[in-house]
Amino acid sequence: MFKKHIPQSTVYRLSIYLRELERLEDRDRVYISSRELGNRSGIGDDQIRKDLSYFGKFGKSRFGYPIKGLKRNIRQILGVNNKTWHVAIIGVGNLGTALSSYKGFRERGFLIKALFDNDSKKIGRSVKDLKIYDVKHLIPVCKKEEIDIGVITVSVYHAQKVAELLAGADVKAVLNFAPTRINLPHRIKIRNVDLTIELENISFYLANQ
Amino acid sequence: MFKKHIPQSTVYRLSIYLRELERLEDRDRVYISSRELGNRSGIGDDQIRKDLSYFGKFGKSRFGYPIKGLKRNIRQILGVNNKTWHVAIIGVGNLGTALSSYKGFRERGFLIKALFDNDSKKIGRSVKDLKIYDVKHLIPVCKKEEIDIGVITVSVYHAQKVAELLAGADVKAVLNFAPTRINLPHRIKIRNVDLTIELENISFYLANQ
DNA sequence: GCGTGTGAACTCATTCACAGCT
DNA sequence: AGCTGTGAATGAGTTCACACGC
Repeated sequence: MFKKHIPQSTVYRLSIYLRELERLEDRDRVYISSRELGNRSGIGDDQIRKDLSYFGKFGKSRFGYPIKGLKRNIRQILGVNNKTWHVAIIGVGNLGTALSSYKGFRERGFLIKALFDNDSKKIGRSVKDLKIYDVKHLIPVCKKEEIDIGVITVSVYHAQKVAELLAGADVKAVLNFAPTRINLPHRIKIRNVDLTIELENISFYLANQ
Repeated sequence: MFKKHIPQSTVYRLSIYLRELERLEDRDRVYISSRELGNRSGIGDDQIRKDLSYFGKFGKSRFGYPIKGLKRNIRQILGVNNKTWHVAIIGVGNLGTALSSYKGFRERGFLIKALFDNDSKKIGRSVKDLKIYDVKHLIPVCKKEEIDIGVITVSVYHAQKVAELLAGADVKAVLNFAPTRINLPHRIKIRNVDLTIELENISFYLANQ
């Protein structure tokens, strides 16, 4: 899509820049320099300019970046501008329930359209106005709701099966919280959030400092 | 601590290797080759050998790595072998509650010793046998319980304040789930888990594929 | 012969340094 | 003069390729 390859970490930092821009208090300010944005976000000014330069020339010599324009541009790049993405959460345990009511989803245009579980005690109940479906019906329900992203919050033992169901329902991306690697066709984007690994990273640091 | 600098991503992958080793079914197998471990974990065999070589020579020509020994070695490196770490969770909302009952903590030797909140409706109640303390008493309670790691699951607006309290209680590391950068003395290790950014990364991919 | 361990080559990302614009 | 945008230099991390040990 873009001319050059974009480093993963650049995309990650774009989110940080956007977050800081949205947090700026002074509504009348027009420009912000890479230096100031850097101080606020804890990233070097040259790194910021380099990151932004992958996508275009948004700044103005002597002034900096126009705040409104830059916000719009970053939202555009990240794809959180106009489009809304449809999300399904599979596994309504502690974590799945927490995510169901996570405000950040909606704020960024991610609409949770369906919840699934395999526990008959949960199926049919509702969380935040959303009915919990039987995971058996995942494919038709996801197709009907045009789900783009599946969030996996089931146990390790069910994660791969659920992932395959999601693939069968033509989702485009999967956010996996189960501490296991899932295998899917290459067209489906997978991101893993693994608390076990986060903990072990901290532990490594504490044990070896 | 170690001779060379260890890449962050190497530490991350060590966790993956350990996970796969623990998942091996055949209890009588003695050796595993980097090739097979690679296939199971989705990482190249040369990468695995390189990662392990930072820490020592664990393998045996012609055979591969002794499974038991390698598990023990990786646990040792990651610091999840004998030591237990004391954890406090600050913010008993949806996410904090979910984490309080996350089994992965205990399995890896992370013991949750205290919960904190600032909501008088929650203070004094219990989650999983753990009383919820008033965040006002964070410093003395954390000192008494010898907390090593603080887990921040409060809102963006309170995250920095809570982080500073934790610093005052001499925690060694912080796992931050609030979507904001927190500033702390350099001696304290900070890891951020930011769902907003995960979502935006996915969105970038979907919008630009 | 087979699989580890590791320098060397390479690729990817960050930092530097400065030309160019206003 | 002040700040962006960007090649060039550096640094970090991965992949290659092969010597060595069993």
